[in-house]
Amino acid sequence: MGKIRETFRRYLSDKGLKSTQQREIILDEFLRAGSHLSTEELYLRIRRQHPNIGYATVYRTLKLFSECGIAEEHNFGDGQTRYESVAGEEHHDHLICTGCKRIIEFEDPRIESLQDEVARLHDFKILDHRLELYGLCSECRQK
Amino acid sequence: MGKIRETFRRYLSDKGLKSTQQREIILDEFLRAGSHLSTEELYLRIRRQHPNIGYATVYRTLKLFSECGIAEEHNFGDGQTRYESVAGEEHHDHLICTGCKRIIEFEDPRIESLQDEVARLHDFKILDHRLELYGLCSECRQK
DNA sequence: TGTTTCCATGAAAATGATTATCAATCTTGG
DNA sequence: CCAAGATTGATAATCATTTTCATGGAAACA
Repeated sequence: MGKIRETFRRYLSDKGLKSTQQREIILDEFLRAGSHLSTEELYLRIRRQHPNIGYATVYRTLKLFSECGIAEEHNFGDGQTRYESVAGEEHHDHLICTGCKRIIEFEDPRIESLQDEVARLHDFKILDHRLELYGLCSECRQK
Repeated sequence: MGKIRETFRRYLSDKGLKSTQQREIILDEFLRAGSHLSTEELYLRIRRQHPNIGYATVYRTLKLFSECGIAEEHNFGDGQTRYESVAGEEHHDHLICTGCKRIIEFEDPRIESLQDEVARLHDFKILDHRLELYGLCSECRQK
């Protein structure tokens, strides 16, 4: 956790960017809030205790987290960008229930290495990937 | 190809929707135009010969193709929805070059079945999935 | 063929997510 | 402490998408 803050601070410093109170507050809340958070959700949480922090600032700061590599952006088709922290986690993929919108994370090294193989076959160097499985969880299937 | 048109016609009829000239024209151009086409790209193509067809109509009709199952929607992160026809093709996945924006299609049954296994493990029934590998093609890597 | 119903159209307006603008503030380095 | 310039917050602008609405037209029926 401290490592994330340190990474962010170093990124700012290296890029000649500033470490502001607002950025610290947004990072704190982002790390506390859990995964797959939309910009608006985070903004609403922050506003409770820090009504002076503006929506645009939250927006910009989340994008900065993403550029810095401490967060990943996801678009699961609902028109909202969601962010999650990379804290303590390896890359993972997502199962999304189209019924209840629940998001389940998974990882399968076998899939990862097959992806690498596909890329090699096409002489591609992979920088990023997304694997999202959309379907119905057991509960939604019973309804 | 004629199967696609028939599928679309039957869908319209089953749903009590109308088969209009505009829809036929849009379908023709869509099928002719090739893959991974954005709404605007298709609209510009259609406008050349049919300047009376409006942008909103192209929009709506592409969405209708997607609902009907004769086209698939993709979002590769550039803010534009792209459509491709399902004509004659099995489901496939995408390699996207972040340099030149080239899109390469691939399919790997081994990955598909690992996905099924992951879903089963979480008691999910998959309805749809997306696998997108982002990276650099050999040409962009030389620049 | 004519009539009726109601879906679809086209253009423009509206919507919502995202980005840009700008005066004021603040952080950081010297 | 001061200067430089990044950042802020509120608002305006932008963009993809959707909605609105008067009019047109497809399809079903007689």
